[in-house]
Amino acid sequence: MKEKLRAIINSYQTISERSLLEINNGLTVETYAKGDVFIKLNRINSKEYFVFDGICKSYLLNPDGVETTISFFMGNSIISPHQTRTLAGKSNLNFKALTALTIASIDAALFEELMIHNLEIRNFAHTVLQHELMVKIQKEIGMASMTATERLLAFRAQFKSLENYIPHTDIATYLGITNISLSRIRKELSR
Amino acid sequence: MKEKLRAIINSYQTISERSLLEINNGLTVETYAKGDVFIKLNRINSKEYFVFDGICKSYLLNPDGVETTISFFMGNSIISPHQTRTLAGKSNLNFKALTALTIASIDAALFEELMIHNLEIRNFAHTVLQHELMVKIQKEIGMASMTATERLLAFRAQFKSLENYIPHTDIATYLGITNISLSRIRKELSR
DNA sequence: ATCGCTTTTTATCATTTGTTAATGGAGGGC
DNA sequence: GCCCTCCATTAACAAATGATAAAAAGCGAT
Repeated sequence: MKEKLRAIINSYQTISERSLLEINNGLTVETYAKGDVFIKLNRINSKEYFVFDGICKSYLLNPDGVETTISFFMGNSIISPHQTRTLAGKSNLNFKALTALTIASIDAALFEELMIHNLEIRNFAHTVLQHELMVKIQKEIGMASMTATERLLAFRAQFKSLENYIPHTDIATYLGITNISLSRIRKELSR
Repeated sequence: MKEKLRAIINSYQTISERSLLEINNGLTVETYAKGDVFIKLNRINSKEYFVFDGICKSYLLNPDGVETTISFFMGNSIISPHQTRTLAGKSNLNFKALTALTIASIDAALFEELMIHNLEIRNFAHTVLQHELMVKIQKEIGMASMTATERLLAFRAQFKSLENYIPHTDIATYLGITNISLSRIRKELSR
């Protein structure tokens, strides 16, 4: 488990063995089946998460009751920091496993303590946060100034083969188009 | 100045007089003219900002060289936290004054020290960060699942009369449409 | 392998949005 | 006041995307 954690953390910011252990000591492994909603809107959530294996998404229901995908999270990455997805301890997003999912969690308050007392961990957390925001801003710009086709190409560059593993409806709402439109664009690009 | 600061901070999270003073002691007032770019992409920036008066926007140039508006910041509010708009100390956004602008700044490293040693200030900063993310997520959902007309209506609800004070081109890129399309929608809504 | 369900693709038509170009209007400098 | 520039509006046409419905393909359970 420690090696898996090390690989994930180092992909954002390298930290010392001692700091790695501080985090590792607080970890609990959780597994979910495809389709499980493991963080629910407006429910208490008090954890930070590392995605060991599998794929999940964050989403909200739009006014028509359709699941609108906000982000995808792949294996070997980190789910958005607790402070960015909760308000007063309650989640402002849903998270659903799109495949069998193995994640490791750590209590968010404990993690914040580690951050306060350990500069390395604090810097790591800042890097994660900046990465999170940067990705959001890049998507924002894409949504504002790119065509649907360009957005799909950017999605493919960012998420490699994800298109082959999850429902296209999830990708379509992520790209801000209908799944019919996505199908058309896929056909056009394949010619 | 202290009263202006108090009003802004309290609109996010009330804090004690002592904490308020800790922040106030580090403040410097800056004024900019309409059109000034006061934070530049890829340039060193090491400040947190409170907007006292005026309006500004964050933006990036899209591949065609067009300014794409990311966010608007009104008087009596806070510009995105330093850690969310810089990487390795350098800004990942441009900020431009859209009207005469008066802002107060505080060194970001000093502010982080205050956060670490003062729970109230830390909580305040978390609230600001959560608010920032929530606004981004709401916009994300709007861009993915609302029509341009609905987005304009949401924009009007959020930014009241802003439409009357700044170039419509800035609003159009914010909404992800052309200014011609914005004009059409405005006409349609006014009938 | 087959059945039944879900997802994806395809087709048709309506609507929205973009592009280009021309027109109109408001404000600033002389 | 007058001109100039910038910005917003309008028009006409093209392109992209949405809505609805039907067909095809994929997938899991038995």
